[in-house]
Amino acid sequence: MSQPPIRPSDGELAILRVLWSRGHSTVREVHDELLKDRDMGYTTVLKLMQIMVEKGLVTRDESTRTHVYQAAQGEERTQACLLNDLLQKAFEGSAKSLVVRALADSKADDAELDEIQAFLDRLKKERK
Amino acid sequence: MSQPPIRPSDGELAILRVLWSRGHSTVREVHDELLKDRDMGYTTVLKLMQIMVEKGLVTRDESTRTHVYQAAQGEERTQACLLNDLLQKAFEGSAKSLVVRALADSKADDAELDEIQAFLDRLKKERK
DNA sequence: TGACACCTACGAATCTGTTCGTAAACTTGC
DNA sequence: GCAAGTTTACGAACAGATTCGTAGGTGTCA
Repeated sequence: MSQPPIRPSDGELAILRVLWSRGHSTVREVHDELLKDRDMGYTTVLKLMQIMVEKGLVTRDESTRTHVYQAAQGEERTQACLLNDLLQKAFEGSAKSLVVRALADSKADDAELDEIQAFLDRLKKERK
Repeated sequence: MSQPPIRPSDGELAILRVLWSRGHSTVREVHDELLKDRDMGYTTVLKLMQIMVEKGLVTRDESTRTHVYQAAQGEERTQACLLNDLLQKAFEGSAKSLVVRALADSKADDAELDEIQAFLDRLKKERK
């Protein structure tokens, strides 16, 4: 009985990225990580993470004095959610045009293009 | 000297979609179109479009009493902007993983997959 | 024990996006 | 010319996201 995935805001996404890459983390650890990119107060991050608990975006272990947070949804699920949102709102639901646009503007190198090609082949084979 | 493209909000994007598909339009025309999807007041749309003029998202011809609006940026440019934003914020800048995720979750049919494949081929040929 | 550092909770301010009511200006048809 | 309808402008309310200050509790260590 999982809720429909929630679309995180930009700030929430920044925190999720840290949690995905680090795994369980304290507010301080997340804050230190975010500081590398932009300046923001410790309590700002704390507040955001508290809100994210309420929303169900992260879970929190309160068994120790310093709470430990974890992302509630996997990265892929969240990516899929955001991607689908953009797909509906800006590409009329056409995955093809989204992909073509992404490829056209991308700096993907030849190796990456090959990987995409291989993935496409696999996908088509499965469909058979 | 074009400004860096502006990322439209969801409401603004809905209006832009109408302008892209209809071309020059009045507030009433946009409003009528949006009504097909969801209920919203006429002045709500008007206000949004006025704000969009200030932001430079649309241009306005005031030579007639009933102003005529037009999208300031092409659809593709806006799509690219939104896509790039998502790419940075949720895919660590990896176009490959974005594309793979989009394909994996998509309902693209075989014909569309073929088109994507063809596009990939063309892209690789150009790179040579 | 007392000073200091760290942690959480909470409230408030701010900003942006969205919504709509109201008023004033203009157009049209009678 | 006047009433009815249309359009624009503007202000206000509201919601969500973001930011941070402050207060109070807890741990540390000299």
